[in-house]
Amino acid sequence: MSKPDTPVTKTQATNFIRDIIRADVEAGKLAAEAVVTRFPPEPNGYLHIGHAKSICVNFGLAQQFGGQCNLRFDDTNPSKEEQEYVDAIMDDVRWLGFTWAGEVRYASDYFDQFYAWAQHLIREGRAYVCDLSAEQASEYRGWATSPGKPSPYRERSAEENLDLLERMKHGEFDEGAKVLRAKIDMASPNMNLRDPILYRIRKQSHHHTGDTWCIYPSYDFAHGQEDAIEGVTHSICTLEFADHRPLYDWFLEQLPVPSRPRQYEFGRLNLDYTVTSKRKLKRLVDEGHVDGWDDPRMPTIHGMRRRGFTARAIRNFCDALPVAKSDGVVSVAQFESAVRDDLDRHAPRGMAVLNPLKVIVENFSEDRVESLSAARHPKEDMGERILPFTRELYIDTADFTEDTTLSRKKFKRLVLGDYVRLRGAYVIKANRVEHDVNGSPAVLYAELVENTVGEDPPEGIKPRGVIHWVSATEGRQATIRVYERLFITASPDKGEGDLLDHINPESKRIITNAWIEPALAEANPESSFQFEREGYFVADRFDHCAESPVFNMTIGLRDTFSEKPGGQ
RNA sequence: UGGGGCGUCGCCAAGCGGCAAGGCAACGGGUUUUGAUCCCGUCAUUCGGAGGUUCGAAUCCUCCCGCCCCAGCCA
Repeated sequence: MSKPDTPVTKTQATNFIRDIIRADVEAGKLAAEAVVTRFPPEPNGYLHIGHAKSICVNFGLAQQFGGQCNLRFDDTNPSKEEQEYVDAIMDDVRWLGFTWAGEVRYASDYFDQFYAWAQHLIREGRAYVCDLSAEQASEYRGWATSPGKPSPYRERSAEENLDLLERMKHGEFDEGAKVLRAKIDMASPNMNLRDPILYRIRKQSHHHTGDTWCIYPSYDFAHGQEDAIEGVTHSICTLEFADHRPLYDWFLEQLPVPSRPRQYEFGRLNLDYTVTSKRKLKRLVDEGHVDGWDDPRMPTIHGMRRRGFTARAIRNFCDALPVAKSDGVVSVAQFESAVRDDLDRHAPRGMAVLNPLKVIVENFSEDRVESLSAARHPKEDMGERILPFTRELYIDTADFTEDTTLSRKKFKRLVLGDYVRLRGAYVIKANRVEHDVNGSPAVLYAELVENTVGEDPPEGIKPRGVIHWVSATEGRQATIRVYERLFITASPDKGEGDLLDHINPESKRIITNAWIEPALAEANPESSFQFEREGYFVADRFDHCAESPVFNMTIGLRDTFSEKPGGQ
């Protein structure tokens, strides 16, 4: 994997966790190389942009201190988890450019240890098997403002508890019939401490352990211990787990764990116009509102990849965001800015005509093909590509108008009787236009000005502007998928009404009669280009091939013109 | 009306008692064979509110207001 470029941030984003680790190192609590973090996804869906931030924080911190970061699947709930997600998540982390320490870990690899620790708690009088139903337990738990009351099973003997737990493990009881709970404090103002559940019965096959278990540990009874087993020093999670920290610490204090990790919470990343909830994303997929988890409109890492958002752009974006304790909503414009910034520098240029209008250059002979050469990038040294120029060309319909009243400043494109430069080629003049049955321009007849390739036109000829073009005979027809934001509302999650009410009905448009210059057809799948004057596009990683080119629009060029009054 | 977290420019945010960084967006202007990029400039007399301490407060104290999270045998 190539080394990530240095972030573009001028000042390093603040990160209070980094400061804490640095202080720990300086205080001699641990060596910098001993810093261990982990990224602990539950394999119950595909990773999204919010996870990307967490990945960058965890792997980034480990990198900065020369420590290590583990990838660990928090697979404690077989009813929601699948191997498909495990595979996709590993793929995503690798694609983002990170390498986890050693083998992939699974919480389920530690199930034997967790079971032994549960027995330990029972022996210490710190846990008991409870027969209350879920509804009853909820009642007993009390309300936020009123204390709960003890379960009638709270004082069972250690022997009985041990026996019951063993029988739960052997599948003697139905799902929901019994749970193992910690004996903490039913009056705690922190609901998480009102005798939380340690084990519940789930007679389901697990993607990693098969049918070995029919009881599964809860998140709370697993997470801190997983960290301790792996020697994680700084366990970083999102804000909603702050209330769980006392419980996290409680288990680590009660159990003979091999190390003492500390939990720190930061605000998760939210983007406007974007939904980041596995449940909602899954719904979009399951109900067919998008074409799968890797639909380019999805904020999943798989989707962003297919869209052409580069791993480097995603990393730069995440690294530029502060790690703080507030959870705000970042504007997608900021993300898009990071994408354009990266693609502008790294994407070779090419020309593609999305809405073709035929142009016949009357003073260029029919059978002639002039091989022009054009730089692949205006600033970076990426070499040149061959650009064939012929008598018949395509330009974009938007680059020609029959309205002759527009000033040169307002319309820097082609107008009858005036000149325009064809990018990387000649200056041409439009002479006349033929219309189709609807009265729309069908064919434009033009003439080129000799000796204007790489040269200024003679005195007196002032092109209105520069437009892009493709040879009609040497160019290739291509399919281009144009995407816009999936949601029209800034906060589609929020407020009343259904998520679907906020879907943009025009978020996907497929253009099948686009024309691209020949060099673009040869693009490798998943390579990005700037189609000049249009935007950034990526050759689809699955559907593109030289014989049948398919590009996905990543994002348009920044446009400071068309939105303005008087613009078009 | 319990507990936890947070409130500084439209958005994300620095700041930790000495007189409001930066990024995104926006708006002017310059360069340009991409109306892109790049470059230059403008953009909070004010820090949720009200009191108080101090020569001096966004930073300390008090009270108030607002937003988010917690009552899954989800993570």
